[in-house]
Amino acid sequence: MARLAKAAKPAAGDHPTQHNHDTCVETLLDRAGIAFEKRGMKLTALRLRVLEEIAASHDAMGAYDLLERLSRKTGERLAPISVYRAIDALLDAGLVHRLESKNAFFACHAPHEERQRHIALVCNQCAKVVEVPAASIYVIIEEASRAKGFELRTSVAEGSGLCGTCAAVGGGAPSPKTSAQG
Amino acid sequence: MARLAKAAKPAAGDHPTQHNHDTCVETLLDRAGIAFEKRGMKLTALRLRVLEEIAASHDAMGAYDLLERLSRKTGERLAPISVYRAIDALLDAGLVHRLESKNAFFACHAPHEERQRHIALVCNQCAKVVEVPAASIYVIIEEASRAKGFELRTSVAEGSGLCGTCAAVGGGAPSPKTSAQG
DNA sequence: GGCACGAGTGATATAGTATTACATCAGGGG
DNA sequence: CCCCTGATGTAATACTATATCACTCGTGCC
Repeated sequence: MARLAKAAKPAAGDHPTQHNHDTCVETLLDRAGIAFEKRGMKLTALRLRVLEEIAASHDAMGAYDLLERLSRKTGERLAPISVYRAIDALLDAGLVHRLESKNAFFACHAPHEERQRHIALVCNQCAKVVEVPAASIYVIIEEASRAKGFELRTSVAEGSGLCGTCAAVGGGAPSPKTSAQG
Repeated sequence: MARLAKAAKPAAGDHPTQHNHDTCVETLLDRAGIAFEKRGMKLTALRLRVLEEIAASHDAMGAYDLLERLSRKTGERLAPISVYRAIDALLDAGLVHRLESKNAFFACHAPHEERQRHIALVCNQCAKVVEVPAASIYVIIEEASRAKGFELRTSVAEGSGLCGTCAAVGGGAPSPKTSAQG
């Protein structure tokens, strides 16, 4: 299985494209309040903690990595199930997404309308994720499903490789294979 | 995480669309010989066993499920790592694919040219997979990557839901959520 | 207030997926 | 024959995810 690179750095505000990450976080937290309320769910302390940790970067991270970061912060030890439950709530609320190809999670910093679907591009080196609008991909999947009499419930579209920054440095996996689905 | 349904039936020749599955298997085994040779790899006994087991159906199956099936056949107990190694070789050779959204594997019964890329549609109920040509999806992902200065290595496009047969029977997950990425 | 109810959380255990590390074996080329 | 390489065996472990049951806390109702 493809393995997720653990970010070596402190993981905050170090996204390749220059930006003030505080703004991303603020925006996301604002969205969080609204999203939870709209669904009749509560943005509890635990969920907020987990969201803040994921939102602290643009990195995808595994649930246990997340768990460790949270634990390190407060000293107390959270159970995996607690983290997973919080993540589930955040997924439901559309605040974080799951990266299927890495079994990892990342904050959705690019709020999109209900109909506007994105693909995720994840860097194998630094684990950063960028989302790119690509509604047409989902339309194609839907059409393919219809053509096959398949009742579609969920779709996934992801790419992995090297982000511009990491590619420039020259890192990355040695073998230039070209497809996972081919 | 989405869980893979285990096929309840004997798992051979029971694909919804009527067909003689023996033909699928033969074709795939033929391809296997060629593919391995072309890569200077060997289609060893173990790899063949694993391929045959996966090829026996159109179902996606987990590595441990596969392991169990193989073990049941011969009584001997294979180690997980052995199965994973065989799977890796088969993935390299393009004879099986990995279903990222389920951590499962399925035989590629629809041989496609190098440039012809597919999406996988998997049934949550019976685990059957159909592959549908959808090169345009990969083009879109490639373009998105280029636009972001991202050096793409692998792409994934998958859908899950209910195949025609299972949908007709009325099974399936209760909640009609619509996207994993959006 | 006292009570029932449900959402959320804690604690414990366990299931399911994948890899590391090292030993061994088989075949080909020198 | 010997060595090298690729494949496999063996054992241990890491990583990912869920099942269960108990408990708390807020809410609505009497």
